Amino acid sequence: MTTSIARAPLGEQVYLEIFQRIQRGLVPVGGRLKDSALATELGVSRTPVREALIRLAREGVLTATPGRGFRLAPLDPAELRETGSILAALEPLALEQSEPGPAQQERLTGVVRRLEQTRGDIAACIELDDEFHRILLEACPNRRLLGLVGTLRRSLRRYLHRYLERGGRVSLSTLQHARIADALRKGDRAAARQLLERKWHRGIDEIESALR
Amino acid sequence: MTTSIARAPLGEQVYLEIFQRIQRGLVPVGGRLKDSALATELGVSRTPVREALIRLAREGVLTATPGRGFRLAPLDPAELRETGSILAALEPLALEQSEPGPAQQERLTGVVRRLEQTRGDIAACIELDDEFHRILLEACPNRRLLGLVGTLRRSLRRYLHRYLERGGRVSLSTLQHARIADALRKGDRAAARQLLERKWHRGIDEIESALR
DNA sequence: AGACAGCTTATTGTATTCAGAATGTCTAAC
DNA sequence: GTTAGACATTCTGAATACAATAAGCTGTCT
Repeated sequence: MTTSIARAPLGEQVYLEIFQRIQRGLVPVGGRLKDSALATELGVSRTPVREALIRLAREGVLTATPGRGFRLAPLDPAELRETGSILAALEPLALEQSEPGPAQQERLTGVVRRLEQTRGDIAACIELDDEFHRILLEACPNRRLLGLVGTLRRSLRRYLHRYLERGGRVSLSTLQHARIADALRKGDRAAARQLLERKWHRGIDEIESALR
Repeated sequence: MTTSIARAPLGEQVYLEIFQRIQRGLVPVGGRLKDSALATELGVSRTPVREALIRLAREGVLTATPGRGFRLAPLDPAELRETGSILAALEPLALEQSEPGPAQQERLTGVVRRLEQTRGDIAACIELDDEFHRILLEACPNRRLLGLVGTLRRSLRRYLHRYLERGGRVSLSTLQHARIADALRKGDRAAARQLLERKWHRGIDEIESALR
């Protein structure tokens, strides 16, 4: 079935749909994703499903073993560490290349305020964290860097999800967000940069230890 | 290493083949890549060709406009700058995370020596430069970082190619390689790191100015 | 003569089909 | 009771077929 305005390539839509399902925990860790099943379930053919799965595999969310199909990659502390250390370098880089606008600072503090009010709502928390970083970096003219950061962040999202499920300390994260916003408001981009990097390293340590 | 049982996914082979063709300049800039033509030419069906083209498009080598197929993205100074600045951050990061082995230093100097002997052989020069970086970073345990660096390097290779075609100064590059190898031999990884970063920034500036 | 409209062709995007391979089961033998 | 082997089912990977859409061309009208 095609929606009235179905101008997006099918593979893209399927990609988003499958990704959301994974993020919502609808796919058991290590569970196989059979393209034929997904195809009938989504009402499309196997071809676009296959495209989406291949893309997800290339992004590291799925593991693709030839002949044995795709399965949801288990949460791997190594992935968290490795991808995290990349992001710990790239997000500060993006911030460095950005011109900090005053309108963004406004919105950032708004997001921080809303973050403080999320009481255990995991989905909202993740969404707000994402929005914070999006606003923080949106002024960066390096589009490729932004895209890369986006994919890397997505691949770590389920770790964050798991962390929060297990009673992760949202408040700590909130505090660090506030500090970064503060530094930016004072025009101290170098400080913001350092805080952002530290936030990553701390966050990774914390999430990793919580995964055990 | 390819598994003993030679079962390489067809899409992968096609990807490599098409990529090589692009790199060798066999595809005119802005030229369309028709999957059907490529399929018959390579003796495979359109499906794996399509996979390869989609992947190349995602990596930025091709532009994919819905309904109009794929075409070779023009050399864009912005891409050089953007991707280059990412690599200028990530390669030093990878070096930082590496344990420098003595065997590697040996091979590095070997590559430098061979680099000095390439007299205008562009392909060999690129290949050696690639090998230098591969050896330099191979001890890095962060596999994801290495993969990412590899992809980004590939997407810049045709810029390097163009640069060398237009009489780019290979020697300068060689000197910087030698310096990095030297620093490593002395065990000064911090210096090597800095040299590597500087090499990137210089290289990008140089290539960019030569593109005009 | 130039421009626009309609048709033709070619190419893309998606679906379906085909072949080979892997997994799981059933049976039989130890 | 356990294990090895063969068979059947299912799934993946690739090829082919089909539908929709954009480009190209020709003819006519202004």
